[in-house]
Amino acid sequence: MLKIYNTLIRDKQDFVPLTPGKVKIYVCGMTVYDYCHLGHARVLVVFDMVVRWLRARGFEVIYVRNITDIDDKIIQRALENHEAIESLTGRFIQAMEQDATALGVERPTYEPRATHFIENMITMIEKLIDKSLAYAADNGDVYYAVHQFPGYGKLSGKSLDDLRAGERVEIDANKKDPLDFVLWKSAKPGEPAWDSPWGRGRPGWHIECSAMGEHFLGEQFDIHGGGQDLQFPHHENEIAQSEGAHDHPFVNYWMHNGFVRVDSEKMSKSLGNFFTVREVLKNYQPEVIRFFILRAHYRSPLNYSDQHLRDAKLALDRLYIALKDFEISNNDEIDWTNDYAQTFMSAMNDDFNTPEAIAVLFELAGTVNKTQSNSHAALLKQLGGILGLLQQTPQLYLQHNPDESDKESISAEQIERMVQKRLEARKSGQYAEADSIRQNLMDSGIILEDGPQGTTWRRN
RNA sequence: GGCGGGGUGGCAGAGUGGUUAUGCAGCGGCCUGCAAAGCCGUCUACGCCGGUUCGAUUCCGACCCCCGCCUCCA
Repeated sequence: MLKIYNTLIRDKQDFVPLTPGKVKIYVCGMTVYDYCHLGHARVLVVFDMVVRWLRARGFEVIYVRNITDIDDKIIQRALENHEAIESLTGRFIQAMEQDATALGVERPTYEPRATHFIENMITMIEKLIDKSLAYAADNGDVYYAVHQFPGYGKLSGKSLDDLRAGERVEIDANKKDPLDFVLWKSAKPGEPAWDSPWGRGRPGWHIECSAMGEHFLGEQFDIHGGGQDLQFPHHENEIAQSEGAHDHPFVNYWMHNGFVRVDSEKMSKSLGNFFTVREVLKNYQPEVIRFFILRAHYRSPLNYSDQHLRDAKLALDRLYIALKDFEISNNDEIDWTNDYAQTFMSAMNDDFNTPEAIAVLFELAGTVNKTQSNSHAALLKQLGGILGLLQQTPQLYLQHNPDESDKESISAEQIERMVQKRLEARKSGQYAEADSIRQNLMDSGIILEDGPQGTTWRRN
């Protein structure tokens, strides 16, 4: 039985879908005005893993991950760049797709863009106004009247009183209550705008997820995910909007992944301590990043440093080295009665405990190294595949050069030549010469291994 | 200030009321021309103080420290 930690009740719960055999899941995606950093990568990879596991368990999954392509930051960035908004968002949507693909993230079933669902949002806002849960202010903004919704704060564990006691609530003369949040923003001259019953304007951030979630998954669905920082106010506000509009529960299981940290601080745009995916990809291949992310539990903080990534790389090397000498066909079914497979499954069923699942992979690798058993090697690759790992040809992985453009790096052809040269030296017993060649290669980050089948090499 | 999550061996990172997590790094050995990889063996743990218990890293309480949300943020 799959158990999921539900933020709503702050505990693990048996997962029971609304419709047997089917899962509807919505995840808050990116706001596209800049490149994805490792924090974004974590959301992409974590929920890709979740969906892969649900499918491996036999569920038919509909996975929606939205794209926020209109908001204040986008408008501002476009202005700074002297670039049209569509051009800016188009560029970064493409960049995001590239990063996601590199990280082995499968395409969601739907990837709706906010600007394509303005009508749905307007309809929903009208409904909220009809029900007195929202009101239009004199300036053309529409606000959600937070005190009209009894459950407000249930996801984040906050009460309206607590929130009011906080010192950082903005004061806005147009709001009846400082905690009311905007559903529709009137446009200033020059800003992108759509027609609405309240004049030209654009949607507030939160309404897009309520509207698009309903459009693709219905008024109620199984799982809603996102980064921990979205718990409040974003997801709290989604609940207020959707449950306010529909008068019944919105989402059954709320999942939030932990932050990526740098020096014990949250990696974020505002702190400026972020590393973009493409930046890190210059030094490590994408699977290393994916492995690094999955090696920690999704709810735990994940500390980023070059050393940690290096550590992850060496660990992943071990798995690929175990698979190196095997020909494995991809089409066999996993034998779930196998002890390793069973342990792997219980780990994954326990709120997606990937660190424990990965530990099983290492135990399997040990067995493969000891026994040279083809069936264990195949199982290792299959179980790795469920996590989106170990699907490359071992040799390609081990010899892969992350940054081809780096002039310092040595090409495969050059390496092969050196290996041949060393082989001849060894044949004639010139070990000092052979060792010197090997040392030179080592200095270029190439490790040589003499085996019964000849000499192989890999990148350190 | 309010609410919430944590403190595990050199590092990363799971987990458990009593039995090896796992990986990297270290040390000894086997293998190797020498290495590398692999294999065998091995050393560093559960923030602090009390309590419950036959027994606690694991449960309870206090304390110290870290982090997050309360404003845009994955």
